[in-house]
Amino acid sequence: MSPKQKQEDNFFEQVYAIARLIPRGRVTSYGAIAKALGTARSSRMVGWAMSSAHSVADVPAHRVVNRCGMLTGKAHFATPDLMQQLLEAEGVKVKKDQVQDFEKIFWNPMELINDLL
DNA sequence: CCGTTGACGCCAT
DNA sequence: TATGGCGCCAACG
Repeated sequence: MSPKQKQEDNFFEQVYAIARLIPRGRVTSYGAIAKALGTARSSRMVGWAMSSAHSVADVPAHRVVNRCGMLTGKAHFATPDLMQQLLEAEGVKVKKDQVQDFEKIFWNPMELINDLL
């Protein structure tokens, strides 16, 4: 990999890396990822980066929701119901675009960072 | 080059 | 307690 190119895509790589680490049947929030990246206030950037994740099949964007546990980005999927379908397929109960037991299945990326530290 | 937008989140009223 | 507005950072037109 070219070092120069790597730096350019570093931000995306960071977001993708964490997204790919989300365990199956678990979900996380944009803010949590942003915080894990050190850009806690740039939660929007995470969401924006995720929009680009469409090109990357390895990035389970459906496991990323806002801090309320709502499927805010469902509209950006191939079909509005796809995100919910994927989540339910993994055992995540979704009601009205809202993840049930969000806090229970919530996966905190900070935990990973803490482990690395 | 400048202005607008965006899958969010927190603070102020 | 609920609603609205502002901030952050980067890409796109």
